[in-house]
Amino acid sequence: MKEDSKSRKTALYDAIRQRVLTMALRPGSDLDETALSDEFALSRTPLREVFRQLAGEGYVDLRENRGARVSEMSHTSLRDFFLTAPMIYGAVLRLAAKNARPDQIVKLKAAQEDFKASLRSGSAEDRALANNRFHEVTGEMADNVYLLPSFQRLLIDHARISMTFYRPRDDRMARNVSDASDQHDAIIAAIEAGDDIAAARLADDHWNLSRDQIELFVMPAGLDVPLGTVSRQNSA
Amino acid sequence: MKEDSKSRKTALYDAIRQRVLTMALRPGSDLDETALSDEFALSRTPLREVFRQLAGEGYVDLRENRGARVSEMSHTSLRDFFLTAPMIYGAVLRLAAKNARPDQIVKLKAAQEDFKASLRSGSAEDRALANNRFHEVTGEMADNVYLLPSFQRLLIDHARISMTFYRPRDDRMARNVSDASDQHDAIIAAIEAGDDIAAARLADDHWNLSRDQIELFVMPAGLDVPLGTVSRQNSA
DNA sequence: AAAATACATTTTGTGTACAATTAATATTTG
DNA sequence: CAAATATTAATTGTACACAAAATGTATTTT
Repeated sequence: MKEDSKSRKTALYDAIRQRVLTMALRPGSDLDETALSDEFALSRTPLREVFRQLAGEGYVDLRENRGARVSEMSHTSLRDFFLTAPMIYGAVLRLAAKNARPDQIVKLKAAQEDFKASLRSGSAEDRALANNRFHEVTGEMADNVYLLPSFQRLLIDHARISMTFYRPRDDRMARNVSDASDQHDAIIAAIEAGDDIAAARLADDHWNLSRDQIELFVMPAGLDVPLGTVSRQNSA
Repeated sequence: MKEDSKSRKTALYDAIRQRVLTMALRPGSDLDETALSDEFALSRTPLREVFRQLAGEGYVDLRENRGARVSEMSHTSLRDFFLTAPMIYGAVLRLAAKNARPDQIVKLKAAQEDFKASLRSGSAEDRALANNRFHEVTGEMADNVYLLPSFQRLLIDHARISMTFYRPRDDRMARNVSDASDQHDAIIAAIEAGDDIAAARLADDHWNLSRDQIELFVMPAGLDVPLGTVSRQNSA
């Protein structure tokens, strides 16, 4: 029953990945080699290999002689995010609609069921991870080696952004979240129908929702605004 | 004067990178850990870390218990390439035109001078590397963390594709190559003028040239066709 | 007491030994 | 002789020990 080193290594990889996505590890925080090698019963050699891989995939940053930290989310990259995401995700869904195999559609539906379950009972963390998984499957469907690297980097910050701007007992968020679920359903339908035009349009919708959702918090306007900070109204 | 391990490590990284780009290391070929650790006077520990990083960046593929090989260039990925490249590169040049700093423009011009020099006297390898460098600088200018991962993966195969389809004593290629140089000049001008529309259009032109150039060899029609393989003519 | 220096501690990087896995070769068996 | 199995060699993965570098603390100096 004792786990072999291979599974401990993938466990480490998955754990760091999850912790970054859910912000359990905050952007910019240090990764302690000795602490992690204790936790996962691995020596530092395989541990550091995993660090390098995670660095290549954009989860962490490696600094010469100064260890690894969780990759930053600067303010400029939030702008870049909403500039880049619609383009990449549009291309991904277009290709997904064209290329999706039946077994992948099954997988996507399963991911969506998990997402719905996380909406009902799960934590914000579960929801972010389930949503991440859903999009990841669409990436697999697109099956384009040149598109996926950027797409996966986008998904990292998508998860972290939604964790950042999520506030549990907020009605607006609850509505947005169920909208997202509806959009997932629509995406599945478009992919299943092979309708790449519709899929591309849904990608745009999905990011518009995401952006609006965040703008509600970045520039709040309404009853729960702290004081006289009624700077900007949501245009339209 | 003896090199420290840090520089040997970056030397290893640069060398593998170059060899992959120039096809000195063919796609699919194995990387011998012991041979490379001899060549660069590094133990296998830092060597394998470099492998992981290169894997994350798309230069090599890592297989469990079966070492590293140079990443493949399948036939389907050639299709994917010409599907994805115009979109990504268009976005990159658009952003580059908007964001380029003066010092970066100096760098880009220097890269272009190197490219021209490689056209006159250099080998196909030098030309591919110089061209790669030129585009890499445009990527730096774009300065978008979400776009660059895909862009850099495209550049890898761009270099390898041009190495694949280059034939030294071929007039058509010579013409295309000087066209490419002219396009570089036009790209520099557009970026310097901050003209993002023009830059985006030039990106399209650049890939169209690239595609045409390759189609000449993939579906050749003319005197140097081996035998009765006159399958498809270049449709205008 | 502040700045500068020296020292100790912690953290990061590399080399080497050994374990585990895979590939290659020889041997057996039908 | 071909297929299957056993044996050997080569390669890959991990652990540990030590070297190098960075960080933190104490000491000296002014």
